[in-house]
Amino acid sequence: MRALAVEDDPRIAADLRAALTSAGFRVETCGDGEEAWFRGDTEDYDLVVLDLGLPGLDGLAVLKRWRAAGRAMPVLVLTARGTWQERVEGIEAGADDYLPKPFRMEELIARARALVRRAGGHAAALQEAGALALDTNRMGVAVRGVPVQVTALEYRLLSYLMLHRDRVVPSTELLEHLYGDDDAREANALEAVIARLRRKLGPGIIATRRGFGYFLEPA
Amino acid sequence: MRALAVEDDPRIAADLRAALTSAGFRVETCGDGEEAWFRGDTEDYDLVVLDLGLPGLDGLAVLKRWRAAGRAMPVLVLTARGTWQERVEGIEAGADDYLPKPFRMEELIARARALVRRAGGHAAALQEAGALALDTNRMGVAVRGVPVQVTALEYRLLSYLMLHRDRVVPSTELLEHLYGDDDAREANALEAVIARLRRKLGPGIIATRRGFGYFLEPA
DNA sequence: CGCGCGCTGACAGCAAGCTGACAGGACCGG
DNA sequence: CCGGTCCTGTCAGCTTGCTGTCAGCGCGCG
Repeated sequence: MRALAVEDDPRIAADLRAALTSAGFRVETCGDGEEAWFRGDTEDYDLVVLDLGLPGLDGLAVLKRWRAAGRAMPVLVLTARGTWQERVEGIEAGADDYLPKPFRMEELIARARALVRRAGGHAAALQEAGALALDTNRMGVAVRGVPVQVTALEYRLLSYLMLHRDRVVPSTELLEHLYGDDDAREANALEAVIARLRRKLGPGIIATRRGFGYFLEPA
Repeated sequence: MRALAVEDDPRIAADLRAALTSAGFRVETCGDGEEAWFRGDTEDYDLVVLDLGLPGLDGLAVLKRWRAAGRAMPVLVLTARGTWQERVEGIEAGADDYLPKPFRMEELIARARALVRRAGGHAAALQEAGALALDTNRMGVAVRGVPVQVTALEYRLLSYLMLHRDRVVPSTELLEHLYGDDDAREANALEAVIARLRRKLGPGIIATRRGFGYFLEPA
């Protein structure tokens, strides 16, 4: 599964890359309209995530050119503010789905999967690390095959740790991801969530590196 | 697999061609009612996608003439603003399925596939998930074999959940599908529909995942 | 040993979702 | 036209259970 993420904001681009990668895609990113058009026209992707606000060539123009040239890969369009006109424009230009910012990565992944499935492919829905497994379609969690019920916040935390399972995630980064820096919470809120999760999941899943942060116990 | 797309708006026609092509159809397009009638009557198609707003002969008239002449290929009807009345007219004229504009290509493809499969006799017109069954021919609903009467809106909701029965569908996505964001509704409207449906269907059919969305209870 | 970071259980506030009531509007039959 | 019926969005109140805060404790580390 090959995906192209077209997004000029480097932070969002990094998030897209990470999320799509964890969903099983081989991801390429690009921040410029001209380059996006060229690559979409010359390469075969199973999915394109396309931001409309682009330097160089506008996203809609890129999409129209692809469709005019007969390129039919599934395209998921992102746009800053989901006005009605933009949406209609997007659909008429040939978008297969459409997501207004700001959005949750979980929703983007869900829709991306649906698109790819419709197009005929099958992407693995399970992400695993050690004894833990996340089902990104059902937003479900299982430990050693046994399903565990977790809340939305808990799921987002696990999903972020899963995304970065190869490193220790600093607590500040987790706080920022869960709440955003505008909405400041006490550091203890995070610890409370971790504690509740550990009680549900049992030992040997979430590990602490004192003074740094948390990570998922590898196999 | 041969498909005929009857659509006078050249942009949408191009999109239809692209989407259907990518779904594996050999596509022919035509933008005029008279010509559509002639081709549908003299050629053999596995699928026809028919827009109702046409120059020349009206789409509904074309469909009626085909059926009167005994042509039985699957026909998927598109129409600009999906009032319930139009839908009934379309079905009485012999349409096999019906899609209001604007729509997602993803959904059109899914429905087109379902139609073709059905015509081939391989898949039943019945879609099932757990105790729930949808009869896509009669727009009927049954729980554990017992028929239940639902309204048009309720049926669309169920049918969308059925289409995506393998994942949790975010509330935002459901709202979009039911209303489109040109016509903004309170989030509570969705909850009201869900509540009414649950009362009709009984427990154990529609499940909530708090903070994410809804899904059909699997078997 | 003492400090400080992290953990935990209790608890209260609050937000998401549910429900019943109501009203506007579409449709239908007279 | 007019009255009845059905559909459906809105509103208000309610329930549920999620989640941030707090206080106190354990434990590793210096």
